[in-house]
Amino acid sequence: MKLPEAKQQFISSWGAFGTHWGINRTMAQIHALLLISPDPLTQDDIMEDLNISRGNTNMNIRELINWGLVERVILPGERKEYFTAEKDIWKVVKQIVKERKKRELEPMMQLLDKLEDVEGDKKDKKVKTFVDTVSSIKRLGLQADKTLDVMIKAEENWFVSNLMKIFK
Amino acid sequence: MKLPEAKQQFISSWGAFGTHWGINRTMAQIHALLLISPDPLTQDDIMEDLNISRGNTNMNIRELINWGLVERVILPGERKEYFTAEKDIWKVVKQIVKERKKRELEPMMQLLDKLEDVEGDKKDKKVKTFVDTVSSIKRLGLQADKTLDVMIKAEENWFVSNLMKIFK
DNA sequence: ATATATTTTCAATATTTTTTGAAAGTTCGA
DNA sequence: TCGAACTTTCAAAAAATATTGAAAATATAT
Repeated sequence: MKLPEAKQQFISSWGAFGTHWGINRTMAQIHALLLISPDPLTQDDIMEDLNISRGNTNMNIRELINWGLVERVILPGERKEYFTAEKDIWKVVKQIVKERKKRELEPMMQLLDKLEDVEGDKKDKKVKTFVDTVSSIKRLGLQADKTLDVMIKAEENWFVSNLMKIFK
Repeated sequence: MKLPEAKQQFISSWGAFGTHWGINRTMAQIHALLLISPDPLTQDDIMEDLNISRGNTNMNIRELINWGLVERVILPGERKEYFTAEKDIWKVVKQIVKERKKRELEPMMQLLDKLEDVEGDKKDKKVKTFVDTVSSIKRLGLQADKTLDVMIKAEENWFVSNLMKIFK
């Protein structure tokens, strides 16, 4: 397989992959394109390469910047803005985990805290099942939260080699 | 907070949560409802409780069954089918991990294998960046694959206590 | 200060995804 | 074998989400 076709496939399946994770297709495709681009690209480069409109490109680049996955780069003597993606995949994964933890896990935990205190007779089967379910989700969520915190701070080598000790 | 309100909130935010994970709102809501129901429910119970149509209920229950999260139950002497969800959250998590690994991680790995073999001069910066990116995603993916396999087989206690050893 | 290049916004449009509900299909007891 | 109870299917409608493109805003060189 030649580079242009491989590139095409990579971008397209990274896009499809993203949609399974609540990330929109275009955002994931732009990310993919930047991941495999040795040099920073402009909005126009991206628009042209992916065949998408200026507005769409702009919005999704900004969203990637919010997620901490893409950076603006100013090249000296150039008028246009350039964009580049973090290439260290371990850092990318940690950044995504960090953001999703903040955006999804933490609010869910707060809700579960409230729901665990539901009023009512614990002898009532419905109340009991509700509280038991909520509590056990919370317990696992707390464990996940702690584990992810360690992961976010870890170096890849440290993390992987420690996992290996347990899981070899 | 009283049970009906708590139940409402749990179902609705479990639904919203699901949409961030590529699961549709209704499917997640049905799952939530079954998680907190002490006894199995019929399609009609679910339709009525969540205010959704028969077809929608049916399709999403079947999808939950495909995912291995919900089971059909036949109560002796009853004509209708009943449905129940696995209540052990650790098992639920393992089941979801197992399915997503099969549906998403494994196909992605196969693709990366092919893409890594791209033809072309490794001195070419574009080829090099492409191959490096693909290889490093593959490397991390393989590690994730192995780790998830261990997790899928593990008992919760074993898994958590081993994590604690590393992450205390 | 002005003209020009570039970025951002957002209402309108297009696309994708989800939901509905009625019809077709199936199961099962009598 | 029939008919009522129940389940499944799927085309059409609705809802949600993503995309466009032109106008407005902003930045920069001269």
